[in-house]
Amino acid sequence: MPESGLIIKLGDDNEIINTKHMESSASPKSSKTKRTRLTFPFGACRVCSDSATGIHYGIATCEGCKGFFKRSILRKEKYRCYFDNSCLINVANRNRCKACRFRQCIDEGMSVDGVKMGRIPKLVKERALKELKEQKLKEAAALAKVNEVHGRESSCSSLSDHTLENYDPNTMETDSMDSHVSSIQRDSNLTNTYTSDIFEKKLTLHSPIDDNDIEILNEVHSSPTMELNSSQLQSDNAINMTSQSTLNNEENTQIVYRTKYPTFLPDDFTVDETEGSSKQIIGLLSNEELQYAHTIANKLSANPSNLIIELNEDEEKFIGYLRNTTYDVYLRRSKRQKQLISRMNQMIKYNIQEYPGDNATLLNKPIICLDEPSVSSTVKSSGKKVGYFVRYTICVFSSLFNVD
Amino acid sequence: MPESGLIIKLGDDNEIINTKHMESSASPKSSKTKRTRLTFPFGACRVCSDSATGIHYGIATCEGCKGFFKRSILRKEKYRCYFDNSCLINVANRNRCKACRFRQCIDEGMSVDGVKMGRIPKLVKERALKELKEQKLKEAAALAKVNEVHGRESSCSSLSDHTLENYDPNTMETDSMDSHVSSIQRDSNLTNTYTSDIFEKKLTLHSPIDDNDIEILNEVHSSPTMELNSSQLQSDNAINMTSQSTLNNEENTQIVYRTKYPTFLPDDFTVDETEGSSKQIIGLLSNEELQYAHTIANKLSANPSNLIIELNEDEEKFIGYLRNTTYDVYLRRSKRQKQLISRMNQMIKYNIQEYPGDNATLLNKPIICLDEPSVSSTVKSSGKKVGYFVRYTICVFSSLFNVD
DNA sequence: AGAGGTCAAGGCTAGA
DNA sequence: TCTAGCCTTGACCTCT
Repeated sequence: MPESGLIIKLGDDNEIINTKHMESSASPKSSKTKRTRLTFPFGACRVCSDSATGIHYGIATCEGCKGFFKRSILRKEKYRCYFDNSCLINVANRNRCKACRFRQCIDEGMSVDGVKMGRIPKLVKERALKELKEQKLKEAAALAKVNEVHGRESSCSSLSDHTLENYDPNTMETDSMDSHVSSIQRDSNLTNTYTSDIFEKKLTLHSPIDDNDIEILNEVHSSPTMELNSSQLQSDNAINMTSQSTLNNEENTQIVYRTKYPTFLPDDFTVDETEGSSKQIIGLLSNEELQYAHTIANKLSANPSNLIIELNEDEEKFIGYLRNTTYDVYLRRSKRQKQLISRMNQMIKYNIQEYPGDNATLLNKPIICLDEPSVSSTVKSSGKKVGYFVRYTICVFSSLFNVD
Repeated sequence: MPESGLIIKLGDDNEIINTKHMESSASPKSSKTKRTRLTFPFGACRVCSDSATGIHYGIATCEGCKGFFKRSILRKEKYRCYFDNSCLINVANRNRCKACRFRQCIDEGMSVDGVKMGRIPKLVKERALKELKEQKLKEAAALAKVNEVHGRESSCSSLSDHTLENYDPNTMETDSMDSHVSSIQRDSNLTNTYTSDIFEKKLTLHSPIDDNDIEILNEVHSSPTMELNSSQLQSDNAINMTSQSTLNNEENTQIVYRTKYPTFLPDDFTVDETEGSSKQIIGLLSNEELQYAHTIANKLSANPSNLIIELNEDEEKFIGYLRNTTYDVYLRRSKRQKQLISRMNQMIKYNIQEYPGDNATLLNKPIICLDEPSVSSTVKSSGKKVGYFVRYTICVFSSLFNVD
């Protein structure tokens, strides 16, 4: 709480320096120095006598009263004074009685309709500034001598703040979105940051896959503890699960795939369909498929700057298979992305920041995938569409790395 | 603006419809009677479609966009789009995405050259500019020798620009990546640091620019099938492409560049750093480079299910080059994606669907790119992290298809 | 006429 | 929650 006594003096640059009287030095948090705007010296707030920062809603007020008035108007607040409607309003106690503060605002002539009172002509302003400066200097000097500062200690009996406030329940809660938002505003970037070592490994090695990795892969892949996301398991319809009967056996790669790959996820489902590019994932690979994946991946990583890769027939087949099975996933992803982007825009619009899913980690599997060519954007020339870009995304491989 | 209660309701498509209280519904924004200057009817603001008040920085804009542009330049603002760099900018939402608003400013041709740099007399200014230009050329030449493989130094001391400006930015480049990626294109929604130095360096030294390019540059929309944009000229860093052939016509290109791309944009200036996958774009390819791209693309598309592609040495080099220059872009994209995903989740959570940018079309350029391996997600087992997925994205090619 | 400047209104967000 | 300090916007202003 800022103490009432204020000495305003002008600095070199016509800068207004706001010096608090030492009385309040006791408070440790005085670090927060209220900085008076270095603009035109508007003098004291007509409402609370704090230093005014400008003409607000018609009169010179401080930021606090400006904000208070705005909020009051916006929310159509109705305050009630618990005394006799004559509380003194000053810097120190202005928050004790909203009713009187607001009344003071009105009394002093604050008005939302008040529009701007126009500008202060520069000349006038400069002259005023000059005069003011001199005057302030004098005053300051005088004050310094007297060294007497009184901050109109209010008689507004000291009471605990909140109990006194009038709360008008019929306002507010009109906007569910807003309430949501407010409940949310908090740290949103707790997402796992990638550890540098991973990056390093990746960088230095181009992630060649070694035995360790394979082991990890296999473990995750076949380990019973390996959990599938429940969402993954839930297929919402049982489309052609003809091979369901054979599901018990892990041998059948097709089945494994199907199990993991809910071709059946609803189109608009999602918790984690949102893992950006991981949307490309087409499913867990069987051991055999994994072998192909590894082989190809090794070939790729052996000489990353080289696209020439020799694949045998099986491998080619494998790629083809991936290509096919990926297609619908890809399509869904495209569609999904658009939806997500739409949502993002809304979120931005309403300033929703929290990301509930940040803490939720997905269970991804090592995969390889191929995307079909896709139209990525429209091309314009002189404002007219002239074409589309079609993009081919060729190949993606994911391998698993241990966490320290 | 929303002074009255905001009502959000869901439409058919779960679309959020923002309805203002009925009183104001009739007049979209009539509440504040903005007085259009009663001078020449300038029509609509080229940026936001508000009513223009004059020609500002080269084009007809409203006061808001004029001010916004000025502030952006003066403060060397870095903006980031939280969507896909294609936000529609209009009176109502122009403050929603600064990145896109600024991009729009640039796209429409607002020029920083028009921004007065403080109160430097014109003559002095011009002289300074000239000197600066020469100095940069020298520096660039010097750097070119030093920088064989990576021009990853952020140093690009862009001195000059700053000296001309009123206040000195102690900013400099704290982030080498940013400066490095300096590339470009606003049109392709790449992120971009508009670094004149880097740009020029690249332009004069590394980018194989031939007569064709210049022609295209001069007439931005000359080619129906593929249009180049001056912005695309910016490329990342030096790489020895075979035709490092000197540009005797460098004067020309620079002038072209200057016209389109205000030299005085601060070094670390960013229009937007976003755009999911298009961040993969690494810049406009020269004709020669484009040739490589085409060749490779053709090979790829000839038999999409086949990874075997024969590349000659140059093409391999080309791929390597892309790989290098893409890496930092990739990194940034990753980060960005994360943010976007966060937002997506929020939007999903609140079932927010609307996507303001849906109608916006992007202008992408033909590109090829390679991603470094990246950590794509965390893998958990029984609730504990057990590893990360590392993904290799091998190749992407965008080709341009005519519309109808 | 257009550049730059001014500053009230409103927004954002720590702190209390 | 609410407060209030600080920032951004843009209509208006002054200057060249």
